[in-house]
Amino acid sequence: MTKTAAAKAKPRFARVDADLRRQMLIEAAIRCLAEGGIAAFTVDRISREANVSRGLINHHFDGISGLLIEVYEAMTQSMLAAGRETLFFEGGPEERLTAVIDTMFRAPMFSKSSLRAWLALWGEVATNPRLKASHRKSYDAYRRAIGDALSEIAKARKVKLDAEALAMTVIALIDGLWIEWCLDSSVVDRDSARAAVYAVLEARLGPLKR
Amino acid sequence: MTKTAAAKAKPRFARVDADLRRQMLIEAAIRCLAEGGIAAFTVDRISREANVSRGLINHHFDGISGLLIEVYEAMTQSMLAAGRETLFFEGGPEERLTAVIDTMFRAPMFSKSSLRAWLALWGEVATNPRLKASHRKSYDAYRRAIGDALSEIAKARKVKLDAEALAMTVIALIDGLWIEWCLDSSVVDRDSARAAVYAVLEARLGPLKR
DNA sequence: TTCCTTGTTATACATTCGTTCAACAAGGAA
DNA sequence: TTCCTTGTTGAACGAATGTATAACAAGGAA
Repeated sequence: MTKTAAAKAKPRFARVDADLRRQMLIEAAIRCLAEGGIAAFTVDRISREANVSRGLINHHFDGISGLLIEVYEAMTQSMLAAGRETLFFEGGPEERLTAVIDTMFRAPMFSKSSLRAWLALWGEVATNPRLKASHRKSYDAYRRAIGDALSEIAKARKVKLDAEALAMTVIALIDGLWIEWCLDSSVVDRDSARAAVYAVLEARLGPLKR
Repeated sequence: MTKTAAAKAKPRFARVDADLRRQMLIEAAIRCLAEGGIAAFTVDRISREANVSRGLINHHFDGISGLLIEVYEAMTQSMLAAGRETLFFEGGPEERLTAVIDTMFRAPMFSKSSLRAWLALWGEVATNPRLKASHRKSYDAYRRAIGDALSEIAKARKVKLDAEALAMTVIALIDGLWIEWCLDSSVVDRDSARAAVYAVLEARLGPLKR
């Protein structure tokens, strides 16, 4: 088997549609983020993780910082998408609310790799204005979805309630429980975290179907 | 004025006691963390921030990663110290509980710079085993302080309560509110965040002195 | 087959990173 | 004053960073 024969038999690389390749690179970047935090978000590691050459990142993205933006937007998209099937769920506000909450305590959201990646990104959001803008927009949608459901439930049950404030509380609680579990799994697990959220809600709204 | 005369008049640097210098470097590192996240945690930036030469960090610490450890421990120490005067506060469990909570919504804890630094560190805790161990220890103390107070209050009021679970909830909620405020101050402020914590507690325990 | 578009590689480059180390000098001790 | 300890500097080093660019080649179009 000569060198040229081998070269003919097996192409040195496979061409991939640009959009697909971008997606592959974004996914590889998220894996790096989950494994090594923001320190692992480098051209070398990401391109190696994606099994492509270093140069390809700059071909498909606006540099490494451009990739970071797109990674953040991809993650918020997939979070909202995970909730979307539940956000526009057929059924009353109670079903919608519990569906959204349960989504946050189930894979793919509730997983070490995903939450580690989020944790790494939050540290950058505080500093990076573009990430901050993206964060604000997606959290508004998130907060509104929960707030609307809470508002409807409270109205139906004739409970006086600041739905926006409680939505903020629920989201903060979920984020905080994610962190506790991510940094020290010995003090929380999936079920107790989920139960904590429902305990807070039921203390205000009364029993919820779940 | 000759060169030597000037040199005699103004020493090129001032010698500082080792412990004090270490503290100065740690504080400079925290300032960098708050300004630029973990990406700004470099020898160059920190030594410039502290107005010393690059070499000094390796003289006083076990490399840049050693400094990171000590920065984390210094921050947890100062958090616990901020609460300590309230942790061993004279008075009943109710006063102790409200004192600890209020500490978390008052400077120096509740400030953009402090919380940005925490956010940057959390992203590293998930990856770094030594940071993780340090985190676990300090949060145990934190959780126990709140849990004990909650337990005493519940007992006095004859309220059935899982104090440990509620302590976890309170801490997660505080962390989550910190994040929301840090990443988007338009949706929360100090007072509404603090109010959210008390609302959760009072829904279980009844009215609290505050 | 012969093109030609464009996804892909590989190298080179200037910076910046963390660490090491010899030399320096501040400031107290004698 | 004269030591001497040790906090401090500054340069040097290799490794790693992100970017730019020329050469390559895969795979469809003609």
